[in-house]
Amino acid sequence: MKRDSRLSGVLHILLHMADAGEPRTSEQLAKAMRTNPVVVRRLLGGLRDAGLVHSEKGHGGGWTVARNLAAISLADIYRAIGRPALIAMGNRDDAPDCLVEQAVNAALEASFREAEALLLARFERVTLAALADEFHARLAALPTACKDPVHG
Amino acid sequence: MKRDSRLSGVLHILLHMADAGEPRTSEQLAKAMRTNPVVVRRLLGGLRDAGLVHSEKGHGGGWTVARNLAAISLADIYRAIGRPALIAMGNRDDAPDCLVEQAVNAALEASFREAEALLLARFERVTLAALADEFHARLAALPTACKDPVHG
DNA sequence: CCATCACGCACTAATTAAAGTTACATGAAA
DNA sequence: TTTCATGTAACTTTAATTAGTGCGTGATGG
Repeated sequence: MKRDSRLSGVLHILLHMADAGEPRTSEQLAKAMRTNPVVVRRLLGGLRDAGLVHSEKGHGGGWTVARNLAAISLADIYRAIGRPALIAMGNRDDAPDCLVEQAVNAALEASFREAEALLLARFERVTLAALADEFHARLAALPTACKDPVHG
Repeated sequence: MKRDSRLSGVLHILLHMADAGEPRTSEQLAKAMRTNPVVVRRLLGGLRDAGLVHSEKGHGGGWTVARNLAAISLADIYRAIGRPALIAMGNRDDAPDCLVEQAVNAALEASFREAEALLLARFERVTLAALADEFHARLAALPTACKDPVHG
């Protein structure tokens, strides 16, 4: 099954925005992501509704991060993009009246819910500031000659 | 994204097989699963290669469980069906040369690997025998009047 | 030894989720 | 008032999975 890359994508966008310091347009962000401006708007729309980013129309407009990076956790972002499934497996929903199926599903569900809780707990504790720090550490580790690693 | 139901499905099949005590054909199992015989064969093919089930052609042929139920763990089955992804999220593989993307991916990967390890550890400890017990407990909890809950 | 049964495999069709595209409305700035 | 940028909706394209069909192979039993 295909894995959802929305969380990864939105984090990528957010760090680029934060790094810029001034409003970035959907088009600029799309170029960095090698995707389409409308896709960027769709991704960020949920974050705007959640108050994590701000968008401005017209000349000089674009997207900005609305809070301090340390005040935004991965869990905030996860919720803002609509809490997509974390676990790749689910139950067959055919034959839910079969007791065998019910026993199987109950056993699997318990494990899956536990793993989800673990992930969410970790997401609560990781902030955008921490990700930005990791990025800057990687940048510092680079030879000085080639420090334009941020595309776009 | 769509959730993979192969593990759930194959467990359903295995418990039906175990419950029957004699060889079940793909067609019988498919009827219980409300699916196609070929789907059943595909699901069980990996388990046969792993030695978990046995298949026999011709008259009186069909599928049987090859080991004691207590000697088959969910992890055995998970591996036999090809270790499908447990986590529904992945990395965008565009722009892997971007340090921002790398930092994001590294942070997410760590969490995902931890959740996967948790799930696998649980799968190691759950046997088919345990699932069968849970099924029989559910059966016993039913009013005596309606004890044909196993379809097919 | 031939009819039947059941699995094995390769190929095709159908479904579906995600992404991209286009078009146009809205509002802000120069 | 022209240009720029977001907001949203509708539509198309694309990619991947899954289901299904047909035929080959081997085993059974009359």
